[in-house]
Amino acid sequence: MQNILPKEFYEKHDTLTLSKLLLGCTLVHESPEGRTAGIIVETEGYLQGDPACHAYRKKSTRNAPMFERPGTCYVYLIYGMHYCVNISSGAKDIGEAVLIRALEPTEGIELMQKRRKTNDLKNLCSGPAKLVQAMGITLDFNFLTLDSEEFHCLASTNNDFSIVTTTRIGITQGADLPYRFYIEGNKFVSRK
DNA sequence: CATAAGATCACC
DNA sequence: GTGATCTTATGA
Repeated sequence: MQNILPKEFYEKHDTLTLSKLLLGCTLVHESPEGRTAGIIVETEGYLQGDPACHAYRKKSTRNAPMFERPGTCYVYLIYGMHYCVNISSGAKDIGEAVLIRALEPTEGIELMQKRRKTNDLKNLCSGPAKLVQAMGITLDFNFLTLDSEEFHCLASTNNDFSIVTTTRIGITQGADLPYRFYIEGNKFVSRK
Protein backbone atom coordinates (compact mmCIF):
# COMPACT_ATOMS: atom_id res chain seq x y z
CA MET A 1 0.00 0.00 0.00
CA GLN A 2 1.17 3.48 -0.75
CA ASN A 3 1.19 6.62 1.31
CA ILE A 4 -2.35 7.98 1.68
CA LEU A 5 -2.24 11.61 2.68
CA PRO A 6 -3.92 11.93 6.11
CA LYS A 7 -6.31 14.68 7.10
CA GLU A 8 -3.45 16.38 8.93
CA PHE A 9 -1.86 17.10 5.58
CA TYR A 10 -4.83 19.22 4.55
CA GLU A 11 -5.12 20.87 7.96
CA LYS A 12 -1.50 21.82 8.14
CA HIS A 13 -1.32 24.24 5.22
CA ASP A 14 -3.17 27.32 4.08
CA THR A 15 -5.18 27.15 0.86
CA LEU A 16 -2.62 28.52 -1.56
CA THR A 17 0.21 26.47 -0.07
CA LEU A 18 -1.96 23.38 -0.28
CA SER A 19 -2.81 24.18 -3.90
CA LYS A 20 0.89 24.00 -4.71
CA LEU A 21 1.65 21.01 -2.50
CA LEU A 22 -1.07 18.97 -4.18
CA LEU A 23 0.76 19.25 -7.49
CA GLY A 24 2.57 15.96 -8.02
CA CYS A 25 0.28 14.05 -5.66
CA THR A 26 -1.87 11.26 -7.08
CA LEU A 27 -5.66 11.31 -6.85
CA VAL A 28 -7.12 7.81 -6.55
CA HIS A 29 -10.66 6.48 -6.87
CA GLU A 30 -11.37 2.81 -6.32
CA SER A 31 -14.79 2.44 -7.90
CA PRO A 32 -16.85 -0.72 -8.38
CA GLU A 33 -15.89 -0.53 -12.06
CA GLY A 34 -12.21 -0.35 -11.30
CA ARG A 35 -9.40 1.79 -10.05
CA THR A 36 -8.50 5.09 -11.68
CA ALA A 37 -5.67 7.39 -10.66
CA GLY A 38 -3.81 10.39 -11.94
CA ILE A 39 -1.13 12.84 -10.90
CA ILE A 40 -2.51 16.28 -10.03
CA VAL A 41 -0.85 18.69 -12.45
CA GLU A 42 -3.05 21.80 -12.16
CA THR A 43 -4.95 23.43 -9.28
CA GLU A 44 -6.62 26.69 -8.33
CA GLY A 45 -7.19 28.21 -4.91
CA TYR A 46 -10.44 29.87 -3.83
CA LEU A 47 -10.19 31.99 -0.71
CA GLN A 48 -12.19 33.92 1.81
CA GLY A 49 -12.71 37.47 0.59
CA ASP A 50 -12.15 36.32 -2.98
CA PRO A 51 -15.09 37.36 -5.20
CA ALA A 52 -14.67 34.27 -7.40
CA CYS A 53 -15.05 31.93 -4.43
CA HIS A 54 -18.36 30.10 -4.15
CA ALA A 55 -18.32 30.85 -0.44
CA TYR A 56 -17.67 34.56 -0.98
CA ARG A 57 -21.07 35.66 0.28
CA LYS A 58 -22.26 33.09 2.78
CA LYS A 59 -22.61 29.44 3.55
CA SER A 60 -25.31 27.77 1.47
CA THR A 61 -26.60 24.38 0.51
CA ARG A 62 -24.21 24.20 -2.42
CA ASN A 63 -21.01 25.46 -0.85
CA ALA A 64 -21.44 23.86 2.59
CA PRO A 65 -18.66 21.28 2.01
CA MET A 66 -16.19 24.14 1.63
CA PHE A 67 -16.80 24.94 5.29
CA GLU A 68 -16.13 21.40 6.42
CA ARG A 69 -12.87 20.06 7.76
CA PRO A 70 -9.90 20.42 5.39
CA GLY A 71 -9.69 17.42 3.11
CA THR A 72 -13.45 17.27 2.54
CA CYS A 73 -14.69 16.81 -1.01
CA TYR A 74 -16.79 19.56 -2.67
CA VAL A 75 -18.44 18.81 -6.02
CA TYR A 76 -20.67 21.28 -7.87
CA LEU A 77 -22.58 21.57 -11.11
CA ILE A 78 -21.48 24.28 -13.52
CA TYR A 79 -23.01 25.47 -16.79
CA GLY A 80 -25.94 23.17 -16.18
CA MET A 81 -24.04 20.11 -17.32
CA HIS A 82 -20.53 19.74 -15.94
CA TYR A 83 -19.23 18.80 -12.50
CA CYS A 84 -16.00 19.93 -10.89
CA VAL A 85 -14.24 18.67 -7.78
CA ASN A 86 -12.56 20.62 -5.00
CA ILE A 87 -10.82 19.78 -1.77
CA SER A 88 -11.92 21.88 1.18
CA SER A 89 -9.07 23.80 2.78
CA GLY A 90 -8.53 26.39 5.45
CA ALA A 91 -9.81 25.71 8.94
CA LYS A 92 -13.22 24.16 9.57
CA ASP A 93 -15.95 26.81 9.16
CA ILE A 94 -13.75 28.73 6.74
CA GLY A 95 -15.14 28.54 3.20
CA GLU A 96 -12.03 27.88 1.15
CA ALA A 97 -11.07 25.13 -1.27
CA VAL A 98 -8.65 23.91 -3.91
CA LEU A 99 -10.10 23.17 -7.35
CA ILE A 100 -8.50 20.20 -9.09
CA ARG A 101 -8.15 21.30 -12.71
CA ALA A 102 -6.14 18.58 -14.41
CA LEU A 103 -4.59 15.15 -13.92
CA GLU A 104 -1.96 13.16 -15.72
CA PRO A 105 -3.67 9.75 -16.04
CA THR A 106 -1.63 6.91 -14.51
CA GLU A 107 -4.00 4.02 -13.74
CA GLY A 108 -7.28 2.80 -15.16
CA ILE A 109 -6.69 4.43 -18.51
CA GLU A 110 -9.08 2.05 -20.24
CA LEU A 111 -11.85 2.84 -17.79
CA MET A 112 -11.22 6.55 -18.20
CA GLN A 113 -11.37 6.15 -21.96
CA LYS A 114 -14.68 4.36 -21.64
CA ARG A 115 -16.14 6.99 -19.32
CA ARG A 116 -14.87 9.86 -21.45
CA LYS A 117 -15.71 8.19 -24.74
CA THR A 118 -12.35 9.03 -26.24
CA ASN A 119 -9.00 7.31 -26.52
CA ASP A 120 -7.00 10.51 -26.62
CA LEU A 121 -4.80 10.45 -23.50
CA LYS A 122 -4.45 14.19 -23.46
CA ASN A 123 -8.21 14.66 -23.53
CA LEU A 124 -8.96 12.36 -20.58
CA CYS A 125 -8.27 14.58 -17.57
CA SER A 126 -7.08 17.93 -18.97
CA GLY A 127 -9.86 20.00 -17.45
CA PRO A 128 -11.84 20.10 -14.20
CA ALA A 129 -15.02 18.58 -15.63
CA LYS A 130 -13.08 16.07 -17.71
CA LEU A 131 -11.24 14.55 -14.78
CA VAL A 132 -14.42 14.32 -12.76
CA GLN A 133 -15.98 12.28 -15.55
CA ALA A 134 -12.87 10.16 -16.12
CA MET A 135 -12.53 9.35 -12.41
CA GLY A 136 -16.22 8.57 -11.95
CA ILE A 137 -16.71 11.32 -9.37
CA THR A 138 -20.32 12.38 -8.73
CA LEU A 139 -22.34 14.71 -6.54
CA ASP A 140 -22.49 11.89 -4.01
CA PHE A 141 -18.84 12.60 -3.23
CA ASN A 142 -19.83 15.79 -1.45
CA PHE A 143 -18.76 15.68 2.21
CA LEU A 144 -16.58 12.61 1.72
CA THR A 145 -13.14 13.01 3.24
CA LEU A 146 -10.14 12.21 1.11
CA ASP A 147 -8.61 9.68 3.45
CA SER A 148 -10.51 6.49 2.63
CA GLU A 149 -9.28 3.45 0.73
CA GLU A 150 -11.77 4.26 -2.00
CA PHE A 151 -11.02 7.92 -2.49
CA HIS A 152 -7.80 9.65 -1.47
CA CYS A 153 -4.58 11.33 -2.49
CA LEU A 154 -1.16 9.73 -2.42
CA ALA A 155 1.87 11.75 -1.41
CA SER A 156 4.04 13.04 -4.21
CA THR A 157 7.00 10.87 -5.07
CA ASN A 158 8.61 13.44 -7.31
CA ASN A 159 9.41 17.03 -6.49
CA ASP A 160 11.56 17.50 -9.53
CA PHE A 161 9.41 20.09 -11.27
CA SER A 162 8.79 23.82 -11.29
CA ILE A 163 5.44 25.39 -10.50
CA VAL A 164 3.99 28.05 -12.76
CA THR A 165 1.64 30.59 -11.15
CA THR A 166 -1.00 32.38 -13.24
CA THR A 167 -4.44 33.92 -12.98
CA ARG A 168 -7.41 31.56 -12.87
CA ILE A 169 -9.40 30.33 -15.82
CA GLY A 170 -13.03 30.94 -16.69
CA ILE A 171 -13.88 33.54 -14.05
CA THR A 172 -14.86 37.18 -14.31
CA GLN A 173 -14.66 38.18 -10.66
CA GLY A 174 -11.19 38.10 -9.15
CA ALA A 175 -9.72 37.49 -12.58
CA ASP A 176 -6.49 39.26 -11.69
CA LEU A 177 -5.63 37.10 -8.67
CA PRO A 178 -2.67 34.72 -9.22
CA TYR A 179 -4.24 31.65 -7.67
CA ARG A 180 -3.73 29.09 -10.43
CA PHE A 181 -0.81 26.67 -10.29
CA TYR A 182 0.45 24.01 -12.65
CA ILE A 183 3.48 21.84 -13.29
CA GLU A 184 5.69 23.54 -15.79
CA GLY A 185 5.82 21.83 -19.16
CA ASN A 186 3.27 19.15 -18.27
CA LYS A 187 1.30 18.03 -21.31
CA PHE A 188 -1.89 17.32 -19.38
CA VAL A 189 -2.53 20.85 -18.10
CA SER A 190 -5.89 22.21 -19.27
CA ARG A 191 -4.37 25.09 -21.21
CA LYS A 192 -1.79 27.83 -21.18
C1' DC B 1 -34.40 35.68 -13.88
C1' DA B 2 -29.37 36.03 -15.36
C1' DT B 3 -25.47 33.76 -14.56
C1' DA B 4 -21.65 30.19 -14.20
C1' DA B 5 -14.40 27.77 -11.30
C1' DG B 6 -16.62 24.17 -18.87
C1' DA B 7 -16.46 21.09 -23.00
C1' DT B 8 -17.55 20.24 -27.58
C1' DC B 9 -18.41 20.80 -32.27
C1' DA B 10 -18.65 23.26 -36.58
C1' DC B 11 -16.26 25.87 -39.39
C1' DC B 12 -12.63 28.60 -40.58
C1' DG C 1 -7.23 27.50 -34.11
C1' DT C 2 -11.61 30.20 -32.86
C1' DG C 3 -16.32 31.11 -31.70
C1' DA C 4 -21.16 29.47 -31.01
C1' DT C 5 -23.85 26.59 -28.43
C1' DC C 6 -25.42 23.35 -25.04
C1' DT C 7 -28.12 23.19 -20.26
C1' DT C 8 -29.96 24.00 -15.43
C1' DA C 9 -29.20 24.55 -10.28
C1' DT C 10 -28.18 28.34 -7.73
C1' DG C 11 -28.41 32.67 -5.62
C1' DA C 12 -29.45 37.71 -6.18
